[in-house]
Amino acid sequence: MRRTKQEAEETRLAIMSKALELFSEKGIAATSLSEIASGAGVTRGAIYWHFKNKWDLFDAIWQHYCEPIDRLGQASHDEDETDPLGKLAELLKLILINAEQDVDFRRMLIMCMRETSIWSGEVPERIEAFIDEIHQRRIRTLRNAMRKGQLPDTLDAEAGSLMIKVMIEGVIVSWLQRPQCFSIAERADQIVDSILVVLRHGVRLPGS
Amino acid sequence: MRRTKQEAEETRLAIMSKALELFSEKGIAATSLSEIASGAGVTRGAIYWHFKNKWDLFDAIWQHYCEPIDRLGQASHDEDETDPLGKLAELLKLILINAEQDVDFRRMLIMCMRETSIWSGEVPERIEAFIDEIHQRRIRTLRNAMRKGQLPDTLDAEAGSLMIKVMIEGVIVSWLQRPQCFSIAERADQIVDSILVVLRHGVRLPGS
DNA sequence: GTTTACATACATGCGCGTCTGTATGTAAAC
DNA sequence: GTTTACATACAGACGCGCATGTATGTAAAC
Repeated sequence: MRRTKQEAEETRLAIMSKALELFSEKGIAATSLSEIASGAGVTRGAIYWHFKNKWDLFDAIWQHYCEPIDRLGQASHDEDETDPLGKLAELLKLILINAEQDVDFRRMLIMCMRETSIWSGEVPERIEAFIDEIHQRRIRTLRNAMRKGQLPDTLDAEAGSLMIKVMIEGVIVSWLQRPQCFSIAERADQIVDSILVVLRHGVRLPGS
Repeated sequence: MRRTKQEAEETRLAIMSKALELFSEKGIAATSLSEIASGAGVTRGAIYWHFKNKWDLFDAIWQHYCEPIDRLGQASHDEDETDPLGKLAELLKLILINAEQDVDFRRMLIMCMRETSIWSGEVPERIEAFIDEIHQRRIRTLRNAMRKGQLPDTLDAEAGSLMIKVMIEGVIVSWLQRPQCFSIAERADQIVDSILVVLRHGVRLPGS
């Protein structure tokens, strides 16, 4: 039966929220629409009313939850930025803090890490494009920082970007395995300082 | 129709070999018996003739392919071993070389890494027990090496064992991503030397 | 009265385990 | 050596549960 427009929108958001939760816990492929529906307190019919199929649901989640994450990364790779390294450090701290304290942010992060793992199958295009865009932004930031003398010329920007990714993800994975043992948010400063130390020593890719 | 005993055994081995190949490529859960069967040139009926179910097939694979791997690790953790660190180094080199050059060994390794990844679901008991057994052996070896003055007392054996695992797996994953860019087997000496350097500096777990 | 926002029913495909049928190996009887 | 009886090693079909997408029913909003 028909609901109010507000109720319908609440249903839509509940579906997306539960889907994101389950996608991050089990992966997109291994999550069934039935469990999303029952978790959101509706039936599969409601999902199909609001979304064309599972991938349309994923797209909607992406649009809804990704924009704040995207916005986080805007400032630091601008070429006019006078303190690119400082901005990058702020960004990395914010990512770490949000990873621990913002549930939706964390779930998006985990879903992306899961879907891009070496052991996963085909990476959804949107996720792949996003990860690549973020990687390019980091490269630009690192190059900007090198031009401004903040980082040594011996730094390979691509290697540096990968190193940042690996270290941030490594910390988040470690925390996911034992969340009661330490707090990322409390140690965000230290963690980011460690990354900066590594960058200042210059990083190169094996074989380059 | 009936085959000779030899042919039947060949069918059984073909099924196991193809299953191991696909388990390592896609994971156990995501591999269907149909694709194993067609890959081995038989039907699912033949699989059910030889094995009770998918997990019986997995058990048979484990028994068939795991014994040589198990044998690899026997020597180095014996308490009477006079050069535990040397033996450990030999073992690690052998693992790296076999990872590149022995297809079955590599597939078993990849299957285990895949099934024990943080993103995977429930770990098969046999794999979990095996990984834990190997971990305990490394701990015993490291403690033995410390008693013999080969490694510093500041080394936390458990952390050292985990570090070894992470570094070996990291190298293998990197190689899997770009096998034409470098050879693990050729660099086995260097890689193992790097691990020994880290161990000699002493390793502790975060928070300990 | 029409449209909407669902719930429910239906159709289809996939994967698994079970069952049946078939051709052939093998050993024993003749 | 030939024939027979039985067992074996499969191929292929069946039934079931699960998941997805589509069609239809229903009550309430508009």
